[in-house]
Amino acid sequence: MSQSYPADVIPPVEAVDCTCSACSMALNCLCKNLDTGLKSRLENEVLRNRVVNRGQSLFEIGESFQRLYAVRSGSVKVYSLIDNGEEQVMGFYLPGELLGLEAIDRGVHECSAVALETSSICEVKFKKLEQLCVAQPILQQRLHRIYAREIARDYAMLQLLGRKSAEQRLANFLLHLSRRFADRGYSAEEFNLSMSRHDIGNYLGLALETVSRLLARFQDQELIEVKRRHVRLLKHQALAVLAGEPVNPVARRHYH
Amino acid sequence: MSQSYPADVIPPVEAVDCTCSACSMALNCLCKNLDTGLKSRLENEVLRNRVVNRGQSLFEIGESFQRLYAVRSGSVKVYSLIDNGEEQVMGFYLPGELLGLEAIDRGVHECSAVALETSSICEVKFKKLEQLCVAQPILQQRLHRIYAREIARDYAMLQLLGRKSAEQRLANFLLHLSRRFADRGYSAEEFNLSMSRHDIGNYLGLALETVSRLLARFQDQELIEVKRRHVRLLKHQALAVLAGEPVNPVARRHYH
DNA sequence: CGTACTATTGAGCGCTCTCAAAACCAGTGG
DNA sequence: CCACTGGTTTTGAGAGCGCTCAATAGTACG
Repeated sequence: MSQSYPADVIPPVEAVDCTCSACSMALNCLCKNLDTGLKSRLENEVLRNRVVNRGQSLFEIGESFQRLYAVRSGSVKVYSLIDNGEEQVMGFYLPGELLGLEAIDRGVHECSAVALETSSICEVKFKKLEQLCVAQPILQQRLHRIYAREIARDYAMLQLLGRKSAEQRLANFLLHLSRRFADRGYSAEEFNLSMSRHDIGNYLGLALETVSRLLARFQDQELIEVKRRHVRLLKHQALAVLAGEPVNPVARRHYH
Repeated sequence: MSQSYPADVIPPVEAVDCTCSACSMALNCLCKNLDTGLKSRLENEVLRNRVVNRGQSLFEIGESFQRLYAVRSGSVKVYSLIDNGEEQVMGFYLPGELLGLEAIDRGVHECSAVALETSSICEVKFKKLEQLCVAQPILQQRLHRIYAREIARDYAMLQLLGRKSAEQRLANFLLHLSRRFADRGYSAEEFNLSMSRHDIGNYLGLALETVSRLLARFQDQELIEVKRRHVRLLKHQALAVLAGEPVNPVARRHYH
């Protein structure tokens, strides 16, 4: 599984300093820039580290909600089961992203989460985190921000599923992945998909064959190069056009 | 606009006591069961009441984020603009529901909100609410719950758009509306749609003609009666089957 | 080299969209 | 009272996107 593809060049998880001080995952990292007292309380009482292999689950549907999970390396698939029993992929999570929020409302996980590759996961005890938040406005603000981001993410996804064609969805998916990799210091042009065509299709509301065909078409149009799970984006702009995004980097929609 | 249809039998807004103490909208109401000191601070410093007419907006895309909005009576449509400039309906809000959460992440409204009929709205100053939360764990918990509900709502919607047929979507929509009306003390069988076919279609990712055709089909099948905006649900169970919900009220999926 | 899994490619069909016209409804003004 | 207008909804016809079914190909692994 671990070939020497670009996005895979991460230090082996055993070698990583697992305290939060060493966590570089910017915005989502709760501990960043906290005073040392608070930081060490967080690290000791709230956080815990864990390595999971491909296919192992972090939590399962129906499990009682205890923790949130932050991906430190690797990637995770979150899915729910719909009425007839089949999977519905709700999202893929990359390093620095937080999952498990869906369980807060009812106190029970509505989704399952499995590692798509060997991954390092930071677990956050939610109850304790909430307790700490009471006395720590800064922490509380960060938690708010995490909620808010998740809501914003969901809104974007609703637009995608509600109104866009298969082509737009896939172009969007690739660009979004690319940006997330770039934000994390990986290449924005070249990366590996840790998820199958089936998972991608499921996530985007498409048949896996449609995903495969569209990737082939994008390649014919010389927008990307794709071989199995390895992808290289050749023309971001053109993809953005396909995705239905505003392209002109100057005339971006401006709020206030 | 204000005909004497079942769901319209609400007291005229002027007559309503506008303090939060009088707000009966259960879960979402931040003030419920607070000690009187805190309650009056909330009511005086944080909350404000307002009546809007059909077509008036509560906030617009690009406006800086100051407040959350709770519907007290009437209904509100929330929509964003997609790249080409057309509307994308993100949701319809009934009494007791809270909107504006989408703006928290960036501090700017990503959506616009307009009243679908004359409505009474409770405005919540977000900054002040956050400040009060710092000292008030109970308030903070409620705010968390509000976030969590929104996320859960979005997840359900993602499933709907990603995986379900037009028929399933519309059946789901009707049942969901019905349940929300019922929760608010209105009839679960008979109600008025305050939104157009166009809005419904937009919201569900369908063409307005498809919505119209399906409503006609449901009526042919004697599942509902529909005349313009007035709807009566005749067979909840059968609709639930169409919606793809687990039907057997005993064998409901059980978590823990 | 065989097995299992994943991905590609092809053919045909059906759901839902688009385009178009007609019907319906509420409001306005003669 | 009726005609006119603008908006919404219904209904019809046809086309196309994306699905399903099915066969083939590629890859990993024992």
